[in-house]
Amino acid sequence: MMKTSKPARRPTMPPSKNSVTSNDVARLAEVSQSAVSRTFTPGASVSPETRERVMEAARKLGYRPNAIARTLSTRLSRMIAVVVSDLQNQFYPVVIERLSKQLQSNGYHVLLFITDTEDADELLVELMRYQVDGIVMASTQLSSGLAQQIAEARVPVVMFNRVSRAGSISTVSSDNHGGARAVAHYLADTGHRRVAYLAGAEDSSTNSDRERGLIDGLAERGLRIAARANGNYNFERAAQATLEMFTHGLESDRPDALFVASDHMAFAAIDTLRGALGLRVPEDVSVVGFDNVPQADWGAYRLTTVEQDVDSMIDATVRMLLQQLENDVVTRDHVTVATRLVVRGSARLPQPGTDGPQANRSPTKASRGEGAAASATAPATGDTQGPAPARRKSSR
Amino acid sequence: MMKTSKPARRPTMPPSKNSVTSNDVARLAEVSQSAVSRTFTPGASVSPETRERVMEAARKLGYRPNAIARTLSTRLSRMIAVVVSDLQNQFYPVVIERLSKQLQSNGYHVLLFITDTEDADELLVELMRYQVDGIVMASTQLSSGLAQQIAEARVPVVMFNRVSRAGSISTVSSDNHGGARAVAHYLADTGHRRVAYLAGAEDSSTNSDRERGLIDGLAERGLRIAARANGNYNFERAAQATLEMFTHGLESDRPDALFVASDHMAFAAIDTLRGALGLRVPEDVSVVGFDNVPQADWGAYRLTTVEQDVDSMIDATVRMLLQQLENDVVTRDHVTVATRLVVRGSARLPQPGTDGPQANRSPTKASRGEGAAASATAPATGDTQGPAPARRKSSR
DNA sequence: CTGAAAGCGCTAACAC
DNA sequence: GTGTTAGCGCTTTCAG
Repeated sequence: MMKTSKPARRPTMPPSKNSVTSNDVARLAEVSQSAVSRTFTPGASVSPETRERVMEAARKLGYRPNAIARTLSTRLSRMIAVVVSDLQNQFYPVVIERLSKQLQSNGYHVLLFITDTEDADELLVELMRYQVDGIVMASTQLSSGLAQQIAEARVPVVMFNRVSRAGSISTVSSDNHGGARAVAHYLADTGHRRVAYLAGAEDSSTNSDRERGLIDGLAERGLRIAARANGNYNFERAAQATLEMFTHGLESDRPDALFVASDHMAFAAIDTLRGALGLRVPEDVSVVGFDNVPQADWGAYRLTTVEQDVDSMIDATVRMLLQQLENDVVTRDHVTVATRLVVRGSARLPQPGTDGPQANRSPTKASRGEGAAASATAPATGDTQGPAPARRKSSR
Repeated sequence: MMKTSKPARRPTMPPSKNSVTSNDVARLAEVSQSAVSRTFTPGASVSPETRERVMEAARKLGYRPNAIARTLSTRLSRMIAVVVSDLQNQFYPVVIERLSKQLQSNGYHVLLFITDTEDADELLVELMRYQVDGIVMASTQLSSGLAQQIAEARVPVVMFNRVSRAGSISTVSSDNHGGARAVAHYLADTGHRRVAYLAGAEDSSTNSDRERGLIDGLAERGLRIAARANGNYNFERAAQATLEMFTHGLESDRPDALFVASDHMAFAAIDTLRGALGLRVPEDVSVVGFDNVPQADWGAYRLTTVEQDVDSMIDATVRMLLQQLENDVVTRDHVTVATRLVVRGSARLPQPGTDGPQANRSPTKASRGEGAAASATAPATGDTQGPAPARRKSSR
């Protein structure tokens, strides 16, 4: 393997990547460089003739404005940094896909950063060097120090799917507490008495809100969590944790329901329950997830889960970002998107005649599409959110 | 030092995002701007003292070199464009994750483009404006016209997981033909006689190579494809196609095996087979996929499939890119990565005593990780690839 | 090894 | 409307 060792830069400029410049166009069109700039600037005032000449010259030369140069002079890159960590969890690819498309259709570009570890700070600093116009954090928390730095740099940031402890940054998240609470009610109302919880990363706001929601919801039915283990939002760990949670102890103590902090972990839990533990789902134990990723609808799992309304979340995110960008201000808003319980087959269904939430029963129905997708909503469980799809709480 | 007598910044410049410039640092350190530039340029020659003073001044001011300005003057952005289309298919999130990390650790940044439709051309042009140093296409084909344009702009491109018709662009792909051929052999050797094929997008090289491989492999066993349908690499379409393929016709004509062009479609096929059609997998019909995405190992599917060696593919991709970037040349290489058959439970296993390929049977084994991953390779099926993990065929 | 000066390609006042 | 003229922040000759 050889290394680059020579700063061999000739007087001759290296054959430039995009050699044709606005200057070239200006000369061909016999106008000033400004005229060229203006015809390529949406709001500018150019006479139709000038524009025409410029366009033609540009076409002839195959001219494309250099976005980097423009960035240098306008300080606007039209690039948004998107930071994510866990693409294994299907929730995030879906998010990235929609977010990118939305941003693209608004004329922005996505600079993607994947980060496992907590080196997010270093990464963000690196990222700031690219003059991104905004940042969407869908991974880690920002250290408050860095959040500060970024705020000073006046770069809009929105935390996606986590609420910042500091509270000084805009956030978009689901009603995690309400969703989990609805699960608690649903499980209690369908006759479950020993509800276990398989937690996500302990330091994440999503996990603590979901756990809190479960606890509160159960309490409202006179119950409490029967068992708890941590799967750290990780597939293997979730499988392991499930195994441990269900092996020790008497059979009579065995949880009759398991609420899992993410679908991704729920699949691992179900596999373990059915495979290593030889239990039936939902006959022996009901499983409920969170997210409603595409796989939740797969025939072999038919996972009852809490849907995060990705579209609304993305819309809110983009809206918040654009609003800040357009007005050149940094605001701190918090949007909470309503969730809904999607009832499929992985949790025991309400008994006919019971006073539980109504649900269209589709036990093993394998047809997909509308039929299966039209799962029951559970608004009756007393969630706190109003009828509006998204609730906005602006501060400042 | 006082400020120089420059006509101090004109009217209201918007409060800059990263106000501290190399000039500020230079003044504080009482050196020239060049000195600052040099201390932040890896190969440059600066005396230790100068460097030290600069570093300290930089630290004091919180200086971070502006990557955009640097790009403008060096014409090197250290950004790589990555173009993908289908994040639903788990294969791509995995690719993106590894690719991004690799690129990041080599000091590059990823500009991500998601594109459904065939507007790839327009997109690419747009993308070129950002002066990306290279492009990884993991979605559509490039129109030959555009490929030409890009080549002229001297931007290295590598097509990931597709071979370009034009042949004028570097490509990295799996041995799709060999993998599919191995499947044909495996199915024939485990007693299947009516093998159906569920195709991916008709215009994709992956699909045609896989189909060809299946046909060739079956022919070598005196068989031919018994039925064929198109799922277009799409989940719903695959479910639909499976339904159609298995409903009409006599039961005796029903395929006893289904080779699916991607795991993603295979899950849909299995769901349909089991659900709507009430068939057992693999007792009534064996299913084999392609890709070996994480979900293939899930307990409810245990999909026998052809593994694409993502790591090797990514390594090759990054290597090809870097090599071109470092030497400032555009080459046209083709790397083909070997595949292997991963035997799980979705296809009937070889009968003990049969002369088929050996396979460690792990029918319902729920433990994951090494145990399950150490599935059987099928080198005995006469694949064309050598023992090396990746085969390189350089042209030009 | 160091500094001065001239750009990289584009935009943004400021006259005209 | 249009051209002129300064830069945006950094790198890179070219002298010293």
